[in-house]
Amino acid sequence: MGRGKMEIKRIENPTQRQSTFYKRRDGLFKKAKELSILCDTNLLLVIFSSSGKLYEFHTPSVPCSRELIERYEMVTQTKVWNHCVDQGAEVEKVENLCELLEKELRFMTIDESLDYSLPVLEILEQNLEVAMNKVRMEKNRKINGEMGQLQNMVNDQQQKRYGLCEKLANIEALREMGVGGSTSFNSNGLDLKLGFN
Amino acid sequence: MGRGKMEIKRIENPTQRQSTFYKRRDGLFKKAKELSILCDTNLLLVIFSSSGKLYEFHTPSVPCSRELIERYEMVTQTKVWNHCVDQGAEVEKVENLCELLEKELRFMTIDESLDYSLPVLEILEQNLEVAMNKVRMEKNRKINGEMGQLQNMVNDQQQKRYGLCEKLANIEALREMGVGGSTSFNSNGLDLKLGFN
DNA sequence: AACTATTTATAAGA
DNA sequence: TTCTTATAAATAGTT
Repeated sequence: MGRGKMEIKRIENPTQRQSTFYKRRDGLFKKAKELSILCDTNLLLVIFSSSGKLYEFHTPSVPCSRELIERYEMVTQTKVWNHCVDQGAEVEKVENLCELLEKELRFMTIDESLDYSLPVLEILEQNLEVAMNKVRMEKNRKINGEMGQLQNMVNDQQQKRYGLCEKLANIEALREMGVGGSTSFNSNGLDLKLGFN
Repeated sequence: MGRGKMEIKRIENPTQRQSTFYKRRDGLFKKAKELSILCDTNLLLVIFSSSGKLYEFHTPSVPCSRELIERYEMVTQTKVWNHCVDQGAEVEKVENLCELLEKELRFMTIDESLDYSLPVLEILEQNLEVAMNKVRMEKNRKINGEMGQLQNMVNDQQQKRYGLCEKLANIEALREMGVGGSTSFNSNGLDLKLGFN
């Protein structure tokens, strides 16, 4: 739409790019709002402008993106903004895995409408514990690996700009908390205890 | 755009609403993609359809919405999307159920041949913990129930023949170990602690 | 799912 | 930036 046909590829001229950004951003928000109203649909649209501003639209029942993203960053210690790691492929891998795992997983969760016998529950519990251990071992491996990487980066001159010191400290704290190096069952940093209420 | 001018308010006719939803959803995604390419911009678009499906577009450097949202839900214990079933179609219900189940099950085990990122592992870990809590709660319920029954039987004259005293003692011991009665999250008898190695 | 008459978005120009 | 306007693109109503 416009005076000429437009090829969809990165606009190299910065002035034109900026101008197009404004127009199309506004158009996108308008259409998002219309869709949500016309079709009674919940949606969330977040645009990260290249100048660092965040524009967003979200329907009332969806938490605003800032909330989602801040939570995400806090818990994962991953900066959505600076840190540009492509996890898309990885998530896709996990997705593909899903099919194969489904069978195995059927025996790992509780269906609230069913009644389980004690022996079955004990089996479920043990299965979960094994799975949990695997996950925690993997997490531990990952934390140690990531710490090594960060250590290297700390030696780099860009450390302050990316706030890596803080990130490293956090991860180190996590590790201090007990994600140690043991690999034996049920003792790889996790102390599971049944306590009294 | 179209044969007639359209007032922007909820379309009451479900058929028309659905049709419009498809068309505008596709249009919105197309425009989102175009903006991200033309203006070299990061963005995230998530649409929650009324039938409970989630459609999304995100540029590579933005974490996918599922990750953000699941993390948010996990941490805040708030469901972003409470599946509002508007059409009574039985088939759709079952479909949604399957999808939910799949979603729940997707992140629960480790495939040794894959490499997971820390955020993904955290999600796995938390999912397992939730599942574990369910199992333990159920086990607890069962133990208490069974104990009640046994208690009655102990008052019965057949107690000795069936060795119930011993069985009761065992179950009571299990219960003493801390499978208490609280129903609040993460404190239903389970005390998770990270310890030092 | 397709088709088009129209409306709407927007590229280029001011 | 912001407005105007010629034109491309999206889509409402229809089949």
